[in-house]
Amino acid sequence: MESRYKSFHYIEDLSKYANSDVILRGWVANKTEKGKLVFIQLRDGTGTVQCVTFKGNVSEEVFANAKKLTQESAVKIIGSVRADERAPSGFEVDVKEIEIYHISTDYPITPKDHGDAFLMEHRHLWLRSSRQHAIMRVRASVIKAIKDYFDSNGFKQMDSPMLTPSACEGTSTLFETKYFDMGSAYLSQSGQLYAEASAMALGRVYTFGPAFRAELSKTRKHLTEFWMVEPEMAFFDLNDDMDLAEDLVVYIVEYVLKTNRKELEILERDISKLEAIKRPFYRLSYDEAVKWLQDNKIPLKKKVDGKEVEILPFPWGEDFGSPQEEAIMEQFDKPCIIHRYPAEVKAFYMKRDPDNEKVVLAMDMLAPEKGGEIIGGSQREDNEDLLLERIRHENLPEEDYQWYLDLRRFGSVPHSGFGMGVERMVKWITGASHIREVIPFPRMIYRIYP
RNA sequence: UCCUGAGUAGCUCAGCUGGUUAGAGCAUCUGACUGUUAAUCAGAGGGUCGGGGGUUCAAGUCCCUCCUCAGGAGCCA
Repeated sequence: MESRYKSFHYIEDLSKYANSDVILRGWVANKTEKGKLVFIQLRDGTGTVQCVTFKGNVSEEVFANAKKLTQESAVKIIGSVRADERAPSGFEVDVKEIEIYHISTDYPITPKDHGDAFLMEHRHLWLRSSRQHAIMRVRASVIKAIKDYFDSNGFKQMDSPMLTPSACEGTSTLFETKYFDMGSAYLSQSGQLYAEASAMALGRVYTFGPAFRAELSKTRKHLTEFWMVEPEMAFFDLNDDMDLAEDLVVYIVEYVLKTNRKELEILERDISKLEAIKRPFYRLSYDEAVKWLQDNKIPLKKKVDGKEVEILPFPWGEDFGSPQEEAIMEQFDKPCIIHRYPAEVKAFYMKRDPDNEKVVLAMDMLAPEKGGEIIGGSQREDNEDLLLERIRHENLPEEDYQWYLDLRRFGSVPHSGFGMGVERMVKWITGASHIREVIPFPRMIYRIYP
């Protein structure tokens, strides 16, 4: 026997049911009355459609029920689908029966303007509004595109642990938790080191999971809990790594363009900007980028003894901050990869450039339109002695890294990988102004509710 | 953590140099309308002006302090 749910009707499929009856289940997004007419904007998670109740067509009880409906009341509506030029979706439903699941009272989010703080307090309800709904559908597409791309290109998903005995990179601050009688455990800030071990077992792998950073970041592009995909590939050098990063980004953007036209329209996204995202992307070495900053008189802002000072020309060896990255990206309509950063500002596991000992084989991909850093990656140090030297230099607990050093003791090979922030990617593609809008329940420095 | 800014009705805000009973739009409730889609029209209810302390004949308004929130910086995906 066929499962009952398989016969359910959904608003996104309404064009298939023109001139026939459907049973819709959903919530009242809005309602207006005009005498003998009641217009119900019905939302079922797949879309929204206007259901028209005309007093002359239904029983008095059904009409009374229609009038009783409030914003976000839950209903089952039986009606016939009719093409209508006046409807934004092209179709309307003429109501025949209404069954009320629940009448909602005093729904806090009205169709008018609200402030960010208020909406964040009601995030669990805010997700129902059309803009948030559209963003979440794009997010789901981005995640699906990521997995599709890797799964169909020889990669195996191989997830890394969330609970770890120590810091992966040693730099960022970590969330600490008790771990039975074994002291402290930490929530992972990156799955990369474990992904390297996985890559030595399966060749090309990717981890997909949450990452946790206890940094006191308070900006529109930071979360304390975010999702990250991290591919790691044996025998890939930095160039292979950058090529893969470009191919992945192009695939994701194309997939969203193909799948989410309606959502991008609701978000008023300039689609031509996304259609321009084709290979090759721009690439600049750190040296070239520094020269550009110097030529264009972009200073380094730095705090010296508590005072902020501007340093011109931009000194070689300093990491780029948002002002530098934004200045560089203003000239580009496609992402730009900056590679070969000074070793001092980058993580211990990155491989030195054999052509220049001062830099490491690292790369960051910056997105245009103030999308910021969406990818960070590198070729990994594969020499045991050099890696150990770096671990000691950073004062990392050597004993915690023995398993990681084993990867350089037993069949060490050149290998590379990168991390892509899912929310950063969704923020750029949707054009959302704040990263908190692109994850269902954002975790930020001053917010853990709802 | 540092810098800057904000807190007045359920929501978004106005409120002058301190001065009578603190206002508007939306939302809610009642009524009218067969084409609304941020409907319109008529009417009604709705306030510890973030908390505490102070100055003053008089404080939403000035001062002190605490709390909450937002934006930016650094760090990073």
